[in-house]
Amino acid sequence: MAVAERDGVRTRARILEIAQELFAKRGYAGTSIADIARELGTSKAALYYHFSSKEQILGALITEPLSMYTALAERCQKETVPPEELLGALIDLTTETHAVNALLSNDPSITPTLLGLYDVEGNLQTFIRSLAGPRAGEASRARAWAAFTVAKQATFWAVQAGNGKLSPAARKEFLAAALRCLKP
Amino acid sequence: MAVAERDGVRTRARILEIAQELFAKRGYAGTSIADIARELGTSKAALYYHFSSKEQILGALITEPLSMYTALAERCQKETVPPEELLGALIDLTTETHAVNALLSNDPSITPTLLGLYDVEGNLQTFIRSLAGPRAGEASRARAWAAFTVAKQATFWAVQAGNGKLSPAARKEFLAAALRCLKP
DNA sequence: GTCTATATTGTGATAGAC
DNA sequence: GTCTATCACAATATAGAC
Repeated sequence: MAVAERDGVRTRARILEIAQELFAKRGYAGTSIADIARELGTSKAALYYHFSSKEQILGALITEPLSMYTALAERCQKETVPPEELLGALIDLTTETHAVNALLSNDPSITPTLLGLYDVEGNLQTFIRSLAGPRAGEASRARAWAAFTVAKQATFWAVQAGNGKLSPAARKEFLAAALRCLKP
Repeated sequence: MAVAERDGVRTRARILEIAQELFAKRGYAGTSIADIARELGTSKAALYYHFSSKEQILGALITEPLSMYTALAERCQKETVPPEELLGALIDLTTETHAVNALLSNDPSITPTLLGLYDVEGNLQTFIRSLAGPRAGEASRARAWAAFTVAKQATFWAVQAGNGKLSPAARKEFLAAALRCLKP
């Protein structure tokens, strides 16, 4: 591999790092190409050599994490996943994908077009259905929501507070709390 | 009250309505003054007669809801609020302030300057401390996080799905689930 | 209170030299 | 791979007429 090519790969990776950080801090619409270039220490034009648009940078960031959620949802549709296993998997996925969740979660300026590709809403419904059962009533669905929320949002906040890490003790408490949510 | 003045008040209120909706849908940075003016059916300049900046519109929207959270946090600092009451109050506050929460919650493009005025982070810590007790260990704090998350985020999503309303049945389930989160 | 017109700055993106 | 220079346009905000 030529030196130039290797440097190109490294630059591309740095751009993604910087974009991740800035999108999370100031939002997608709130971050400009100029901001990223400044942090990178190059010109805007240099950036466009590596990515052909701002949206493509975002796309490269979210593809893998969102696919992981989709894979889990597909498993839930094929087979019955025990709640403890599903909630544990959600906690771990949230921990692993935390950096991208931080820029994704609820940033309304992120184009629905991009998010639509991954059917985030559909996956969510699949998880709720799997936790509550297919013919669940309102109360049972509410409990499933509560459990899902603990696995997803409590974990997210804890990882945020813990500089990207979730302590085993906290993981255990969250899983137990989420399971208690499910019980009538 | 003169007709013009009354109309002015109504126009101001309409601007706030429209801004709330658009900020929630596309984000603060993702919504332009032109977008709001178009929806309002007037020019951009007319809008600037009622508000002197875009940030002032946002400020007018969030002042009251955020002050309500601060008031609750202050009560928690002055006296011991039983968990059931605090969690119930958080569920109700989340329901009441849902419209503003929808545009606020996690939109990173909203200036930290504005949010800093209300010490959102400090209030959050106060709620956790009140739920977990002042000298709580890590496990106990994790359970408090879980309970808070159910009261706040599960309620938020449910209200979102229920077109702005939270059914009494769901409220009961969320409160019970949040309380179960707290128990070791 | 609302308008048209405009100043000014910022934005995503491209051209072409090196 | 990176640069300078530039385009076309959208943004916030203002001036001044009606």
